[in-house]
Parts: sequence; C-alpha cells; structure tokens
Amino acid sequence: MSAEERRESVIRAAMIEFARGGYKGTSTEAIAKRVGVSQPYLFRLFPGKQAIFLEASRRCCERTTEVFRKASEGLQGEEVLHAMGAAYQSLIADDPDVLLMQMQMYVAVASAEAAGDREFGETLRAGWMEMYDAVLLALGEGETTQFLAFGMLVNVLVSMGFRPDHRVWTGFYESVQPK
Amino acid sequence: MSAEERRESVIRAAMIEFARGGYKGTSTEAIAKRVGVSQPYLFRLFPGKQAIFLEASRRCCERTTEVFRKASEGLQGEEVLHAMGAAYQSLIADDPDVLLMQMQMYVAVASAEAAGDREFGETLRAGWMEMYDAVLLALGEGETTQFLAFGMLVNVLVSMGFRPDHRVWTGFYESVQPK
DNA sequence: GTAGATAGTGATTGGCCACTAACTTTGTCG
DNA sequence: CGACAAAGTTAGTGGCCAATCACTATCTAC
Repeated sequence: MSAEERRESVIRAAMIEFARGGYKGTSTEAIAKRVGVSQPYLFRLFPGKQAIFLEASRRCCERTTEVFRKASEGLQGEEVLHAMGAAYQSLIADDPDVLLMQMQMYVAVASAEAAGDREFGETLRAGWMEMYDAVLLALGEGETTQFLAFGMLVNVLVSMGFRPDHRVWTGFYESVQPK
Repeated sequence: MSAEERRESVIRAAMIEFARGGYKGTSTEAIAKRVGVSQPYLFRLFPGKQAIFLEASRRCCERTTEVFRKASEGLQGEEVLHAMGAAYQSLIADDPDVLLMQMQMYVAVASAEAAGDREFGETLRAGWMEMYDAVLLALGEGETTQFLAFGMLVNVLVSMGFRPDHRVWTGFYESVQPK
C-alpha cells in the first residue's frame, strides 16, 4: 500500500480512536492496531501524535461541512433549515464518532491554548470556520447562530450519554419543532 | 487544616487544573502542587484520581446552577432571560475555568461511556439535570432548550479560542439581541 | 507525659507511552 | 542479476504518572 493510502487509513482510524479516548487518552499504539500496522511506522507517516490529531480534526470538520453543503443544495427558505437538521441527525446516527471527535477537538484546542500553544488552535479555527461559512451560505445571517447553537446542544447531550427517550430530548424536539 | 477543609481546597485546585488540562492531561502532581500539599496525600483524601475529577465536575455544575437560580430570583417574563444570559456571561468572565471544566466533563463522560463505564456518567448526568431544572424553573418549557443551546455555543466558541472581536461573536450577539 | 488520633511526607514502583535507531522485506527497472 | 527505493518491522529508551508503603509531626485528653 502506498504511503498516501496508509496516511489516509491512519486518519480514519485516528478519528475513531481520538473520538472515543481524547487526545491524551489515546495511544498511538491503539491507532496503529486499528490500522493494522506497527506503532513506530506512524511516525514515518506523520511528524508526531499531534499532527495525526490535527488531521483527524480537520477531516472531521470537512466531513460536517460537506454534509451541510450537500443538504442545502438546491433548496430554499424553510426547507433548508429542515434539511440541514435532518442531515446532521443522520450523520451522527450513522457515525457518532464525528460528533465525539468535534467535542474532543474543542477541548484539545482549549488545552493547547491554556498551555500557550496558539498555532494548533489557529489551524482548527480555520477548519471550523469553513463549516460555519457553509451554514451561513445556506441559512443566511439570521438563522446560522441559532442552527449551530442547537447543534452544539445536540453534541453535548449525546456526549453526556442521555438516551433518546430522556426528557431532555423530548424537550429538545418540542423546541425545534413546536406544534 | 482539617481533612474536610483540605478536600475542599483540593476540589477547587482540581477544577482549575482539570479545566485546562482535561482528565488524562492533568497529573495528580499538578493538583497537589496547586494545593500546596504532597501528591500522595491526595489519595488519603480521595480514593483515586477519578473521584477528584468527579467532585470537581459536580462542583462545576452546582456553581452554574446556583448562578442561574440567583439570576432569576424575583424576576418575571422577558427580564428573566436577559438576566440569566448576563449572569452566565459574567460567570465566565470572572472564572473561565468553569466553562472549560464543563467541556472537559462532557468529553470525560463520553470517553468513560465508550470504555464501558456507565456509572461515572450517571452521577454527572444527575448534576447536569439539576442545572437543567434550574433553567427550566426559571424560563419554562418554551425557552429552556434554546437558552441552553446558545449557552453551549458560547462554551464551544470560548473553548475554540475565538477572540471577542471575531465575526462569529458579532454574529452571535446579533442573534441573541436582534435590533 | 504518654497514648491515640489526625495531618502529613519521602521514597519507590510498576506500567504506559511517544518517539528513535537500526534492520528487513518487497517490488521494479535497467 | 543486482541495485535502488519505498514500505514496514523489532527492539529499545527516557520520561511521566497513579498509586502504595512506611514513616514523621502535631495536637489533645486523661
């Protein structure tokens, strides 16, 4: 397998492992195992652990961005908001790790920033802004913030492990689709 | 100093350290240093690292809950929403670690859950629900979800290190206070 | 003053983990 | 064939870290 293909599979494996264990809580060994490759070989493909995390985070943002772009394609008005909500819902239904990876990215940036590393966050803010702008383009100034806010609440509720039948979810659905 | 007082100061120190470093990224040594006590002594006061994190998380929820209760006291209608928004804003202005600790709690629960530990999350969901119910009592069914959603977006934007003059914030303020 | 409890420390250990260095295997082309 | 490169491995290292054990100091009450 070519180095480029390997890098790709490492990033995919890293997304899963980092999503579940966090930056510090995931060993490069765990990623290597999932890829099916020896642990030291990761350091031939990437300069270090942080670089792998960074790529996985970027990929996570890109994937979400793409989902929003696709969902809003060719739609207008009320329909767009509904389609994008549904698209996000089905994204996290079929791959919950992208949601968790998002959360891990947020706290990783916060920790890096607290430790004095500005650069790490800079890259990820850029990735996040692409997603932001995709939503902005689809929904316009008025509804973008609100859409993202509800999205972030979803992230938190899922991360916290509230089951679908918990009252926080029934409250949530009544709020996004008032009768 | 009595053991109870020490436990209290450990929890306060832990909130700061865990907020910035996360669960895995914070050493018990760092907490002990901040308290001004030897590292092994922490294990006299708490059964283990996880127990310290759990207490710090609970404290973080309680503190937020209290802020919301106080802010809504004696107010009605439109005023309550505004007061609670302002209260949260001033909470995180004078102690940003509360916000970061929240985020660390979310991902820590997610990681524990992914590793098969249901119990850890159970306790923290209970703490979170107290905060939820404080908001529910103050704002009612209609606005609770929305208020929390915007709060979670604030958490994310702060964690990601977006500076106050960044356009995501101007977009945010326009959305919560439309002209 | 001494017995017991309470608060606290120093030294250590076993395990994990990111990363390095040196070596091997597998095409591939002249 | 033989040489070169690209893909990949085994073995090892230095550092950190949660948790334990055995010990010390201080106070209080009889």
